Amino acid sequence: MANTREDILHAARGILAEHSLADLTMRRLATEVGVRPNALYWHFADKQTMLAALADDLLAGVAVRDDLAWDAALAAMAVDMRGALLAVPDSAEVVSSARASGLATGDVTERFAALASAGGLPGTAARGIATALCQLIIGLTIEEQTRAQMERLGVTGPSGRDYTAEFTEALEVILDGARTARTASGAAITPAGER
Amino acid sequence: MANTREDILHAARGILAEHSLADLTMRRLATEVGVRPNALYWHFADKQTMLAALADDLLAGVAVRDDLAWDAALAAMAVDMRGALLAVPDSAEVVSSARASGLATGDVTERFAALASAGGLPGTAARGIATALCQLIIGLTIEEQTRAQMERLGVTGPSGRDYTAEFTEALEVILDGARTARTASGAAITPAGER
DNA sequence: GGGTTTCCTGAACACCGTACAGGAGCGCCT
DNA sequence: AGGCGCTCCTGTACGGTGTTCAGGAAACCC
Repeated sequence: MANTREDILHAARGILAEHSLADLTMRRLATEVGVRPNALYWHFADKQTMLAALADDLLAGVAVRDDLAWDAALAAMAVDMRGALLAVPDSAEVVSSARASGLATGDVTERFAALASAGGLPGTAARGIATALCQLIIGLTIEEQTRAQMERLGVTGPSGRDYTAEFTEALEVILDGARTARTASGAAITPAGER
Repeated sequence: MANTREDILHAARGILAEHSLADLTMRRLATEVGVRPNALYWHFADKQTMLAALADDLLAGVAVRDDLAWDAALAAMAVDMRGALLAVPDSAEVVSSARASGLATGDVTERFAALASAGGLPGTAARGIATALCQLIIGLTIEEQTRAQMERLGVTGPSGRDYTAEFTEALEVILDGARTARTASGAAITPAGER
């Protein structure tokens, strides 16, 4: 027997997938794992901490690709992250609140920033771009998943928005800005990491 | 006597200002207004609806400026919106969840998009930029306010991050991208709304 | 085989959002 | 003048939530 942290996180993921974030209660999660609710508090300090761990888990697969030019790598990672979030309902909101609580450890923002820095962008610009990208992905996915959830419950019809198109468009705008910032910073000619 | 919606929203704002979002419970809000908890349900369908109204209220003051060039107007409105959020603790999270719930009515995103469109950007690009800006402002402010709240509770020291710098930097990147998108779309020469 | 560590149970607390029925005050109509 | 309806609120209560605390069984170590 003896459940591990991973078992619990896996069950939590399952609840999100088959139901929703509203159903992800400690009691329900416990019964899903086959345990009394308070047993969860041996593995996690509280629910917020558990959600933070779940958020880290959800984004663990989003990796940096080093076989692409810096801007293509940024784009690829952004698409990858969006895909990871879209794969699990309500996961974007989990990630958002986890990052708000400051309890999440594996910060994707840093991965984006590292990529931008490696591309030759100055530090503050790299951080800014990373933040903009992360926020765009998370925020837009929250809206998309919330909408999907509402449609699933039948309280609303389809929104008529093309989230993927909006995402692609915004991503392109940010990357354009990043390229401009790079050339303006005088890193036009083969900076470190260029391919 | 007879409390109005505005009285309640004002009290809610007060709770956010003097305490935090966690303390913004229907019961507490009721006692603050001088009323029994269930009385609130005459004014609002449920808590989520009340929070959505609060979010609209918080962003009501963020106006479009028509005395500036399109890009400067976008920047001004972004700064304005960030200021409005920073003025009330945890307001960014309220706005985020309200916009996630789909119950908020006064959509700031549309105001941004309108500004970008008036500047001569094609529709999808305008929407993308508006989304990117909104998400950046909300997301970054959530992080800043959450951090502030944690420091206030003494659970964490200062982060060492300069949120304002990050914001300015990211804003500039997005605007750069927007300008690029505009010229690329062939609107280089005095489009509608140019000044 | 005793002690420690790991994982869990039982029962409870305080609080939450919310539902339902009803009641006081007030303006309006006839 | 008196009944009606609207507005705003109270009393009470239900079911659910996160979380706590003391204790207990099994496994592991020396």
